[in-house]
Amino acid sequence: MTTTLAVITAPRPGQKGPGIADYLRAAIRNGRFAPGQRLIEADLTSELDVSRGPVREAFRRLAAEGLIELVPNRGAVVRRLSMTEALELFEVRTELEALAARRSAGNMKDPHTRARFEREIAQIWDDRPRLSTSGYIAENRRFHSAIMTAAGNGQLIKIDELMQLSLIMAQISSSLTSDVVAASLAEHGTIARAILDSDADRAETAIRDHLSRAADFMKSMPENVFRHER
Amino acid sequence: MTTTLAVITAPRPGQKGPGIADYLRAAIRNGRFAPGQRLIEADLTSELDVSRGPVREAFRRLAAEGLIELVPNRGAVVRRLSMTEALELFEVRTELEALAARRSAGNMKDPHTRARFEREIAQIWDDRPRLSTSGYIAENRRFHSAIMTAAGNGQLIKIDELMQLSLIMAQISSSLTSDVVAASLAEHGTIARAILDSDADRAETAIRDHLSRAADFMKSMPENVFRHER
DNA sequence: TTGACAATATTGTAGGACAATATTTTATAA
DNA sequence: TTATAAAATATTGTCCTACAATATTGTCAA
Repeated sequence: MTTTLAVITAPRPGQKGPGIADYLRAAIRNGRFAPGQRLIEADLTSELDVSRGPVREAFRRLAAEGLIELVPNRGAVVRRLSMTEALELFEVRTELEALAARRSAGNMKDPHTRARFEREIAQIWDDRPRLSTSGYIAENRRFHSAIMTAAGNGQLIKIDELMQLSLIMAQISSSLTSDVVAASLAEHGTIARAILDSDADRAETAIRDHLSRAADFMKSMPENVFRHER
Repeated sequence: MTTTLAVITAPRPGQKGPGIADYLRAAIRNGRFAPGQRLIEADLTSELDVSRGPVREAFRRLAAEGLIELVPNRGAVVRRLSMTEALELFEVRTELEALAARRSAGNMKDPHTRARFEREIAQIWDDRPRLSTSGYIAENRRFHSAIMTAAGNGQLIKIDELMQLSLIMAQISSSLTSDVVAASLAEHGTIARAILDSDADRAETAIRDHLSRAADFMKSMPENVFRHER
């Protein structure tokens, strides 16, 4: 299980900040840096062999994305969502995804958009149970982002990336059971079929149901998964 | 008309980045830095009497907010939206504002929320014509942000701040006519009344109409207001 | 005027330094 | 022993200088 993550090794001149941000993003996503963990500048400068400047820049970037928090004189901490925050994000995300589903369904008459969408979601038709939780998480992200892309609204894509789906998934991943995953995958199928049928109303309803069920699941989770409400 | 903006003068120890970011934000909003203008690190270090570090940090912050763009080896440029980008942002914003209007209407039964909302929008009941375009822009921002606040979803507020309403307004401000402003203010009244009546459906319809009209107005504007589509 | 080249300007990064603040450890008193 | 206070240490926020990489501007010849 040698996760070849340390391969940043592409120090093309100029612009190390984004590379470091990518590295940290991936590390947070795959759990190497857990929610709540503190990120020490000095450790990262030696680990990545860069100076403090680029590291701090990467911090700013990730903080703006909401992936980490910057506490004055305490530096960067991997963000940990409270239940309230997670539910609020879900509420907002529901509207954005509903919009995306509607628009995607409307765009399925364009052959290019349709072909790309079909290609990007192809794997959801695989009926076999998923091997790992992380595999499902990655597939889930790809599915939702395929809908965003098919919607054809560039700003929507950018804003959706700020919705911290990755953080939520990282926090709840340990509680995912195979039946929950299976149910979610089935719902993906329903959504995809509605979009491919160019049925905007059905697509919107399906994705709202999907997110509503996901929110219910989250509410049922043990409290210690989330940050304590202040 | 001495806009006393250069008053940053609160160099409390630690955390200059935010202060500089605030300064630049305000300067962009009020037009001192125009869309497309380049921001030179050296100029700002001498103007604000700080070193390059904090200035660069402020740049990262604003870039993440979408207010400026960072071009490798060319630094920071005040972002200029294309018509497509502006319309896409409007489409997304419409969904977020619709959600906010619904939730706000539902929250009007809570006396505290209601009182605060009434206080924050009080000035829209003033029937006299507005003195200046910038006054209307500020009032418009306050109105929309009051709805966001009353919705009671913290994440929604944060995401709405990334919607670049300020950039759009800065770009179209020169084309605003007094009748357009008057019409917009009348629509604000309709929205506010629906919310205060706790009528979620009416509030949502009213705000969708409002934004739809604003989008139409934008489409009718001269092309040179926007960045050329790539 | 145009193109190639040199000069200049600007950014990206490194590394050292130091004050301000947080955190941890140690010493002291109850 | 436990709790509190003080000292020691760690970490961040900022400044400074320096230099390479890249971009922009200016100059000169064809």
